[in-house]
Amino acid sequence: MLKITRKVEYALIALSQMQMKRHTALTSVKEISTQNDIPYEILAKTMQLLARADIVEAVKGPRGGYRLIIDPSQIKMTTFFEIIEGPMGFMDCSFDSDCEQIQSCAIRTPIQRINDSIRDMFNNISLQDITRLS
Amino acid sequence: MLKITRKVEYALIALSQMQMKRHTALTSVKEISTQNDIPYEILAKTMQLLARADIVEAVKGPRGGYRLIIDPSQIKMTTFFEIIEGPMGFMDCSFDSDCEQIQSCAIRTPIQRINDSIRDMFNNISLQDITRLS
DNA sequence: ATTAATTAGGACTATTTTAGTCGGATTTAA
DNA sequence: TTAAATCCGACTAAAATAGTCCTAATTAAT
Repeated sequence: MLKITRKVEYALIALSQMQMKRHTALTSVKEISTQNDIPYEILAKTMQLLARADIVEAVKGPRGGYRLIIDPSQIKMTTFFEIIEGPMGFMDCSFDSDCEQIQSCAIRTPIQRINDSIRDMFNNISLQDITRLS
Repeated sequence: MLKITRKVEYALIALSQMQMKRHTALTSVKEISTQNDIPYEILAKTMQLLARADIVEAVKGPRGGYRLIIDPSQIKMTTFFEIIEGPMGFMDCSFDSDCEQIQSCAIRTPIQRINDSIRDMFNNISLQDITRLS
């Protein structure tokens, strides 16, 4: 529980690495995957998610790759997680939405408190806070 | 990702419910499981974990059950999670401990930052904060 | 034009984690 | 003695995550 996934890890590796370059420079999936020993296909798909979300820009063809096109300080970690993992699991109610016991359910508020705590925290942490060098 | 597990949920349901009673009163697994439609066996095991950790006290035999024996404001949520889930997954490094790339690993610090953020937060939230009524 | 390097993306399998079940043992109030 | 409760290990099922495979589209370099 409360564990970040590999896809998030891989994305953070990639972005950290891209942040170290000139912001116009391109970084290919191959480059990142070999240097960090990350499965090429998974990283490729993860980068595609970031491209669709306009976090990075893709340049196709030989010598192509990705470059950052946003300021990482402007992206909240909640947003980042959602780009990679889809709608945040921790905000879902664990019971089905047609749950019959909504009245007597003793857990709803406690779970909401936990979820709210996590979400509030990551709403106040930017991608920059996580990937910056120092 | 970042989702709390059923076992944690069930434990919170149980504890919330116990907190509503006189603190000497006993609550059985059957009572909690039927009232909240929780699988009996799973809840039973979860309560056993809480008993081993001296969060609750078990009274065996007919009319037995569990009662809270600690002040929920004295238990940090990190501790609570560890009682139920074992050592916190989010503090583990995702790479094997014999990872050869520890020098070049670009992600170690970012992951630590996320883990530290989560841990710090839950070190500062008590069980009472989560299960209290108001 | 052709080739090779790159991104794009769907379908699939494997692995790990989580959830749940089963069978029995121990304790103890009635 | 019985029945209701906790205790506990071994097992199965389901879901989530991780990883693989294959093919298409784009484009710089030759």
